[in-house]
Amino acid sequence: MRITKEKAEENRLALVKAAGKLFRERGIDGVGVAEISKEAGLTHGALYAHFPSKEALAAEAFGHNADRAGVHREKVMVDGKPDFNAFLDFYLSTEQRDNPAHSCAMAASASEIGRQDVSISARYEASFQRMTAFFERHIAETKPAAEARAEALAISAALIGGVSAARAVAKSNPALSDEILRSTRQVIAQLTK
Amino acid sequence: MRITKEKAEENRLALVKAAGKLFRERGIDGVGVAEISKEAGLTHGALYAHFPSKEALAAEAFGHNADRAGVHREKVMVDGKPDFNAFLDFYLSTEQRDNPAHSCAMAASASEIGRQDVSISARYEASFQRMTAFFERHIAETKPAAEARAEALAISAALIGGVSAARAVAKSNPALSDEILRSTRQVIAQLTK
DNA sequence: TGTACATCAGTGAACGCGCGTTCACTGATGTAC
DNA sequence: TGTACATCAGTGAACGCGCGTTCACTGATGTAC
Repeated sequence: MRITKEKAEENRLALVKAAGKLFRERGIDGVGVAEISKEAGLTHGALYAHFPSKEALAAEAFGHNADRAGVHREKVMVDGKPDFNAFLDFYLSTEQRDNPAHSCAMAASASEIGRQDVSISARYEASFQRMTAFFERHIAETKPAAEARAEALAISAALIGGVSAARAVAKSNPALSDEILRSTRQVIAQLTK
Repeated sequence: MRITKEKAEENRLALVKAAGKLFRERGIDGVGVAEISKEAGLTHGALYAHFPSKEALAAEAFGHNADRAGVHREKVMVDGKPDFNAFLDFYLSTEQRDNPAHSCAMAASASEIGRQDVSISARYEASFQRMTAFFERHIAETKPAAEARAEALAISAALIGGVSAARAVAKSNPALSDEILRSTRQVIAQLTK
């Protein structure tokens, strides 16, 4: 039952999106190709018509994340441009912490990427570079370039660590989890003021 | 072939250590009970004489990490007491980044813990609290308590994020990976000076 | 201290299960005439 | 535009494999007398 090229392309995108969502939610090792295909409304056989392996799909999924990395920043635009402080508030919010499926892939998969193939590492890096560049541009408005660069990198790492740590302790100590988000936000504000 | 109580206790500890090492290296989902048992010099059947499940062993392994969390800080003692700056240098070193098996479990497993049972979350929290308390004591020597607390929490999160992010991009961009470690270290120094 | 036996840490085969991947097949689409 | 056929996205059964867990069994240890 062959289908139109357009529909096939839609299905391919559905697989990439389903993979991204499920990987963020439960990790790359935590989700099987059967479930990804089902989430995309297909069977697992169809997945192999589009991708040679689960790993190739994972690379594509993280690439898709990188491409739409700006989405989060655009969600919090002020006066028609992405706002630095509003973005930090959003990134370190309890909403983002509690919704891994719809959150930033860099925080959701932080500790797993280092064990994956370089093709996945490269997609992660692209996301990271993009977020860091956004911070760097903002900070460079008021500080020397070298300092802006270092702070931007440290803030990117701090956001990833803040969300990861807040999630890690959320089940056993919700108050501490909230405190981690708040303190990280506060210290970044202090640093960049 | 029953063995002495002492030997059985040794074997139990060997299982906990092997599990901790392999989990840090490849993630909880990435290692099987057969390999953990083999690393401990036993068969998988023996594992179930000591633990009811892989999950229970994982909780014990993270608890063991929490118990010896001070080890890293004691490695870098100055004048008979753990040194704040030397510890930061060590934590954000390329050596720690490149040796997950012997590194801090909080960084190695950051993004996976949120998906695990509360029993594992609780052990992670214990490690986190201990590290944060160490920072808090140091900072409280020169700053108000509330500020010391917030900075200590943010630094803990920043270290976890710094190491995780540095590992994530290490394969595709080693120079960026080094820069993340250096910038994180530098910004923390600036913050606490 | 010596003997008889219960205990139980450890072994290794076996369990059902879900994994990633392959493949023969289907049938509407896309194309050549 | 209409017909004939090749293409190929998608289906679903089947593959070997490794997973976590169970269990009958072993035999030296630990204990009761």
